[in-house]
Amino acid sequence: MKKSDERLKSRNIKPTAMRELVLKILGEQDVAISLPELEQKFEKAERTTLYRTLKTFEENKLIHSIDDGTGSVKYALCNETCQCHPKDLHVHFLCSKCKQTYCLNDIPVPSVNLPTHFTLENINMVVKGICSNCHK
Amino acid sequence: MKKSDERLKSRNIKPTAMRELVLKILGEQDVAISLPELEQKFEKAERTTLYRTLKTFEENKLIHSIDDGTGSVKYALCNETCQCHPKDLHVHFLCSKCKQTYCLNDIPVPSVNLPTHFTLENINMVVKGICSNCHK
DNA sequence: AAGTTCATGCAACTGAGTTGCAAAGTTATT
DNA sequence: AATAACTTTGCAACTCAGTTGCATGAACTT
Repeated sequence: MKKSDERLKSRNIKPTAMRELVLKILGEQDVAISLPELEQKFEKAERTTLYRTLKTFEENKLIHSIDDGTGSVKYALCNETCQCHPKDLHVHFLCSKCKQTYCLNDIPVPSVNLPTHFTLENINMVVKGICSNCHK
Repeated sequence: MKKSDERLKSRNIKPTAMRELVLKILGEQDVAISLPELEQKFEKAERTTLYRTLKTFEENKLIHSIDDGTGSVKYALCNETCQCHPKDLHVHFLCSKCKQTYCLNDIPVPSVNLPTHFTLENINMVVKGICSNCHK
């Protein structure tokens, strides 16, 4: 059995050709990718299928989404043990020059003390600036 | 001269009737408001004008925008001294029940140590959960 | 008063995301 | 192996936020 198959099955996702392909592409990215960008990686793109594939992946915590404020939500692979709990979350970085969105996997989202009777489910933290690549 | 006039002028925004009205509405909100929501506060709404008004306000740091991931960007008044620098920023809270977006003005966005050669311009931090109102 | 600049209103468009439905594929049942 | 039940895929159509061009109108300049 393929490794990608196992990865899908471990998240309770039925491994279809499409899904394996999308997983493969996601694995090749070093930055987060949007649905429109993913679409462009296919010759004959089927927006809906890709859309639903991403939804399925996200629901099953194989990937996480980042709203970086660019108008299209980005997606990136979770690590194998990720449960998408607040403690699993990392900071994302959007370069205002190259518009790439990086997962800063080594930088956990800092905890915040919410006002009384506010409870925490999730945190989306996007830092905007210039990435190391664009400083060269 | 009206107080709202002064507030606009202090930000180098020419005070028109429209702008004063929008400023007034923004001042009445205790949560951040989106363009579509703002539109609904008018009988005869002119989307474009409101859109450009918000743009102008934001460019001149009278208001700040929050992308809370709901699909429509929210806006809220800055305080008088705000320069929208990273140190001026506060955390925002999106209630997943009532969908209201709160400015947690008392909670500054925590600082993060970026990787080498990454520089900071801005931070968007949105905490999602249940607000005190929805816990009642 | 004429000219310039800026704000407003209208129409039209873009692009991301989403849904319904039918066809194709997969899995389970007998 | 044949049927039924379910899931995934593909297509078309649509929604909705955001945006732009252009013409009109208001305010300000000289």
